[in-house]
Amino acid sequence: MTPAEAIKAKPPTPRERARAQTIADIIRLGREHLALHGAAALSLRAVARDLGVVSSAVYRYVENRDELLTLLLIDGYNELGDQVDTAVDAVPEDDFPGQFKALGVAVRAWALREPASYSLLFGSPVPGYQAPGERTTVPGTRVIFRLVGIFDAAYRAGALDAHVSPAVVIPPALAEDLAAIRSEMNLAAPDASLARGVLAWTSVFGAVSFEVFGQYGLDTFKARDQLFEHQLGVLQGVVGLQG
Amino acid sequence: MTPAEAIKAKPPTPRERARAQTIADIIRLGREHLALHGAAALSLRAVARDLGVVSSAVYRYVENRDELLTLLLIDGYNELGDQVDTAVDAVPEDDFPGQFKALGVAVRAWALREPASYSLLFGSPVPGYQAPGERTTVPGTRVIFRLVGIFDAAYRAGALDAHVSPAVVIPPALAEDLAAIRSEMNLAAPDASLARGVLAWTSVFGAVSFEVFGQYGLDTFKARDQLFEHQLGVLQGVVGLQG
DNA sequence: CAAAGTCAAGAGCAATGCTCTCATTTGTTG
DNA sequence: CAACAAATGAGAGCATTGCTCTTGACTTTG
Repeated sequence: MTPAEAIKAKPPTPRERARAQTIADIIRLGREHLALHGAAALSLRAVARDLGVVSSAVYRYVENRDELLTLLLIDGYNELGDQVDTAVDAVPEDDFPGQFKALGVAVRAWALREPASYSLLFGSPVPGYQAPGERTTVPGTRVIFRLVGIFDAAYRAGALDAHVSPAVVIPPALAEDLAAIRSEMNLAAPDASLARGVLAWTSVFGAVSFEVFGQYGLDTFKARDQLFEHQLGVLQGVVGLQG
Repeated sequence: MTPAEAIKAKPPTPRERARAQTIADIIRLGREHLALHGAAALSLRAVARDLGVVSSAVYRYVENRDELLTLLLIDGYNELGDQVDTAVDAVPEDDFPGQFKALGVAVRAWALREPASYSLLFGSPVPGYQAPGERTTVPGTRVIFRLVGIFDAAYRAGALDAHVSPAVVIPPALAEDLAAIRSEMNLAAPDASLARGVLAWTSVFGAVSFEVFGQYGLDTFKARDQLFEHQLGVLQGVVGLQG
């Protein structure tokens, strides 16, 4: 089937158009169910009902439940990636601290707007489901690529405080991992900066996850916007941006 | 029923003992299933099978699936709390940085040993399940209570660097939240320290979650122990312990 | 126009959570 | 010690899920 599509000429037949539209509808309905009832409660039968079709019919378009999960996963990664990209692009090219903050704020805003999708992407793995790396790796790494892009651009522009305050030593094994990352991603920043970039990455998502997953009590923090912005501010200092 | 138990004298009748034993067995089997198949796949029927009993029989002991989830939740919180307590208690009373590091290492070690339980406690909420706050709040706050305990003890002992490096301002609304926490938990540390304590808290769990939930690629980081210890070291500096 | 390809419907299987009824076991009490 | 009541387990049953298979109809294409 897939080779047939590849061979076929560019103009999509009406049938192909209809098929693509149906799949898009399934994804849309899947997202609604995801938002309403959560990832593990996502039911192909319910989607079929909403689509006005009998359950077995959706199997013509989606191989099984895991396939739908994968589609939603990719959809979510790309939506988050788009949000982050536009937010960061709106900041002046040389304002690296601003870009960092914009990235963090964008991640949090999207997560709070789409908690179920965020849970699917960054929460506990859905039992019995293993994401197919060959399809999810690229969209799944957009945010971290963008983040290290900001760091590295700042470093190359001399805007990154490379010798960070308490000089914590980096053991050789960790340095090896960092070196591999540096060469694979074509980076210039030194080990200490890279390591702190990783910390910023995990910390941002840790803070967002706490909020989305309800780890803060119900009313321990009322000023959550300010709390998060404050945390971003501290992380800026940790990472060497605007120290 | 419950009032009858309350009236009853202290010595538990053999029936009560048997009942307690059966519930303990159910929790044990539930944990096994949790570890093997994940939270959302936890099935009362499967537990019943393993217990050698028909499915409806377990409803005599556990009200429903959510109740079992609650029991496992409390069980997990307490096990994690115990691990953290013993790890921190093993450090000299005046070695606050050591206590902080011991807490972080204990959390991570338990999470990696019991990934399914960790997911249940700190991952995406199970769809349709709402933890009953009146039963889970106390065990669920043991770690954070211990963490702020370390901070505050360090502060009172003069071992906490209170004027942290980049003086990020704390907006009034956030200061209000922090003041409420300070009075509720009987703390002495100033706003900046408390806020950084919160950051350390979320960052530690963010780092652990990334590892447990497989957000790092499969082989991006081989030296994960060193990475985590390094992150703890940086966080020590951020928080004002051994800066 | 007819063949080939595509699609929806429906039945059906193995699970699940949960409820109900009924019989049996168990502990207490007259 | 016997009778009674409470606790327990078994089994049937209902609605739900994911998924497969067959059948009939429809659309596109040669």
